[in-house]
Amino acid sequence: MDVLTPPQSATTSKAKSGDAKTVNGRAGDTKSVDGRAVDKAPRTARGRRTLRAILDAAAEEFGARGFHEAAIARIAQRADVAIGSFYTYFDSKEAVFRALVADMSAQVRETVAPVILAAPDRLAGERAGIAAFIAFVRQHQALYRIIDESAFVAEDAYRKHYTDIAEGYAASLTAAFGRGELSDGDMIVRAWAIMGMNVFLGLRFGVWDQSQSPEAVADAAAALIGDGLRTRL
Amino acid sequence: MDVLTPPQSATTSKAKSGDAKTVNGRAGDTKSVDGRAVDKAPRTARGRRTLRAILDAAAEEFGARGFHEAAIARIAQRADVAIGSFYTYFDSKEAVFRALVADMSAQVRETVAPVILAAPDRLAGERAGIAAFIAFVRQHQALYRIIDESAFVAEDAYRKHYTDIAEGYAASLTAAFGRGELSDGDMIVRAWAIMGMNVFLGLRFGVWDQSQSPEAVADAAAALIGDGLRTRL
DNA sequence: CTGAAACCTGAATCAATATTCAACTATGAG
DNA sequence: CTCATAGTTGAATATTGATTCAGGTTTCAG
Repeated sequence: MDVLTPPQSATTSKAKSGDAKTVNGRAGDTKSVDGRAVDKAPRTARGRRTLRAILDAAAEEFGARGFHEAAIARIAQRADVAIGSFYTYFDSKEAVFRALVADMSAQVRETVAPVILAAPDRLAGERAGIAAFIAFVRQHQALYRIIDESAFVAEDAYRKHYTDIAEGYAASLTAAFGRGELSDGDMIVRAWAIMGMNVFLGLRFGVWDQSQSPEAVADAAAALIGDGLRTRL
Repeated sequence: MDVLTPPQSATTSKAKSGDAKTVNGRAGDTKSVDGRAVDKAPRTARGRRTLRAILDAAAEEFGARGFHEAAIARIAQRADVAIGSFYTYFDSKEAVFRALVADMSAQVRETVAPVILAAPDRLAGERAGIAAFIAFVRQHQALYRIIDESAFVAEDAYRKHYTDIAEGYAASLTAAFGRGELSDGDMIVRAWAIMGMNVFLGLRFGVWDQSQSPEAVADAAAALIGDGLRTRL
């Protein structure tokens, strides 16, 4: 599982002069980026390898047992490192979780967005996007669950995830409207509505039941989005 | 908050003859209905009063802090009873939670379904239903959160909640199709799609931001469901 | 090569809380 | 009234698991 590529990070060691206890020559807590404490970034090849192992292990553990049932000790074990090593890279259990959410969030967008853009028009893109999303969810069951649980563990991260997507979506719809592909209407509401559709179809036909092809589901959904349910004479 | 009216229950005392330890003259664990152990049902007016208090307190506590942060001791405190009394009515923390989920689930359906049915046609019903749902969520923020969290605490209850709704929805759509109101298509996919729309619009415009009127949101959403996004010549 | 910075280790600490239980009080049918 | 049943109480138990820390070991720039 290729999760969260550790950034090479430029040793930004600007510790808070105040009560920041110096540990191991490293400054204590500083700001964090996407849940990972900046000054806990690995500095050597070995460190990057370990961080990666911990991240992958955490994704497995959280995906399989959920945030609260997951145990740091088990994450460390899966990663083949000592518990202490975990805390070399993350300040807390919540911190890894946030890192994972941010990563997943980016992965989803990076997977679906290009598919939509590649289509000849927005409506065709919609169909392709839904199919791609369902396929993605099937491939990342455990990880996708992490985003959902973030609603309870890291609400802000959860909101950001969906708000970011919705904004991109609304912008894209507005552009399509400009090209005359779509009718006029509240693009924000439409964006959230379509996003909700996708999520639930992903849950139902990606996670709970994989018997139908993503394309078949996408066809039905895209037809709904394109033309609605009303009988056309 | 009027949550979960305790059923008068006809003292169904059919304890498992086996290892069932008799506590207080009551049989031990028997089957449970919607998360509440049957033979823990209150038998006197005082008991019913206490159960109600615990249920309301639990709804508050779970709603405010989420399942894992919630503490039985705090629920008991809110309800003004001893911890032991909690266990007189519920077998475990998860049991109350399940009871609450089942109750919420029923409440949502009982609130929205009639609104949809009362409309002159399915599409008008859709609009009214969305507005009703958003209004409901606004009125029951904390409780609605409980259903969402059940995905991680009581998956089966969560699945049942949405599956039940989707089935009713699909049946209703099929009936409308029979009346010539809707075009043909996969009613299951449509049901899940529309349900997802509702949930996300409820989250965005019911929980996160209440600045728009439910009706305005419902209008935009119903238009999408009825006629889609495609430009009509 | 060399030593300071990075990393690694895992037992011990510490806090939180779900659940049990034995003793006690209130209720209400007869 | 009366007493069997229902309901109440909260300290004590037991488990669980996040986080700390005092030393070791490894890496790699110079």
